[in-house]
Amino acid sequence: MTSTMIEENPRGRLLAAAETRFRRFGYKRTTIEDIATEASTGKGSVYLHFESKQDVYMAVVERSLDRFIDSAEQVVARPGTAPERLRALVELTADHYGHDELLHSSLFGETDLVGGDVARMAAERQRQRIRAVLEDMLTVGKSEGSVRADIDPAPTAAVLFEIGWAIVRSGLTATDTGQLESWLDILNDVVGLGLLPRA
Amino acid sequence: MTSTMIEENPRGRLLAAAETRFRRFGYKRTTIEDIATEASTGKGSVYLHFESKQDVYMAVVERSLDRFIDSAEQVVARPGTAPERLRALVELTADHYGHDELLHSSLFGETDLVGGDVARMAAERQRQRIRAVLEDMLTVGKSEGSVRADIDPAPTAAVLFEIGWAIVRSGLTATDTGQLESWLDILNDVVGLGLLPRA
DNA sequence: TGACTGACCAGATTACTAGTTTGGTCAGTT
DNA sequence: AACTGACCAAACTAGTAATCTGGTCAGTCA
Repeated sequence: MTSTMIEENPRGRLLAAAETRFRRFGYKRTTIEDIATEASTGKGSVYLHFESKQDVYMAVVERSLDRFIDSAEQVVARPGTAPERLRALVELTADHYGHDELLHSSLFGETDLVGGDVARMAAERQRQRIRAVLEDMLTVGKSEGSVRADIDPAPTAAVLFEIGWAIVRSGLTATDTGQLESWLDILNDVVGLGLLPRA
Repeated sequence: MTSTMIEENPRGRLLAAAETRFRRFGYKRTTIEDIATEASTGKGSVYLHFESKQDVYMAVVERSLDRFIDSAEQVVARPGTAPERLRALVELTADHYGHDELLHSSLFGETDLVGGDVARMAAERQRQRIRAVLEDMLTVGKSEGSVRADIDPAPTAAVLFEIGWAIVRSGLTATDTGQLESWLDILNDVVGLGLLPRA
């Protein structure tokens, strides 16, 4: 785990400290002094490495996101058709966001933990990076022949992101535990094969 | 327009009055006394026809929703394939919600205008009814042969609702005016034909 | 008699204020 | 030169007094 790994460079120490505080108390209830203390340093030193509190937060999110995108890329690189990969990606996303309160709360905009503006910025960043993974997936799929040649990767990735995100959100908020799985089946089916009967 | 039509029965008068106030000032800033005054009646009379303020609001939403569902059903009844109908429905929804602040704000949960609980209830109702239209569309499509026979209408309608709603939301919040149209093209294409190349 | 009303009330909301906290700076220390 | 923590204005919080409002109901009309 990153939090237990001893960070040598000051910036890394601060980031780790910030991450544990943000995770425990959220953005609003964590002060710069908290972070400094957690990192066993002085408050002013934080500003040697970061512009502002927002900047610290965004850096923490980025790091968390890096880890997620890593696993996402691995999942997407596994063999299978594009819909299967999409499904795996959505599943991973749901799992990850279900467990990672930091990403989750900024993406859901829980204003209690994260202020509106900061949450929006963080969410936008996440959106960008996940979209990039999707676009890559479509491009690779086309070259492999598992995605229709006339699909335009960039905008289709945007649409797939919104679709996938809607499913994740429903899955995470639903009381019914099995919903996510069955909806993923349907998503897989509909997005994979379409609604129309095969000619 | 309904608001200018002279309502004869007291309940109708109250509903019309409530609607104009809710539209102008939102749920929170409209008082029962406002509504009574607007309907040229006494405050207590409101409670002869409605249980509570929430009840009034839900009735207004229901009426507004009735009008929307009417046009939705017409749109869906027009000739075309299931994806085309889905597209038309999503387009209609975006248009309607773009113009109807009442439905819009409760579905978007703008806590400034509508309290959290009430908005959630109203949103749930809307979800139910739109889902019913979608389910019907799929069932009809199956019997017509324009939808794959192995599609299960109920859960598929649920998923399509989430998907469509995600696209509407993006379309309504996006700064780019043309986005909705191009995304609908993609939705039409992907949901209609699927991502996989035809065998 | 029964449809209707508005004075009334408890609980919620607001407006205001005084006191506290906190992001960010910078003169001074190590 | 790297670092620190006292310091400050601006933002936030807690407390409270005053106001408002959903809902009731005893009484008034028609």
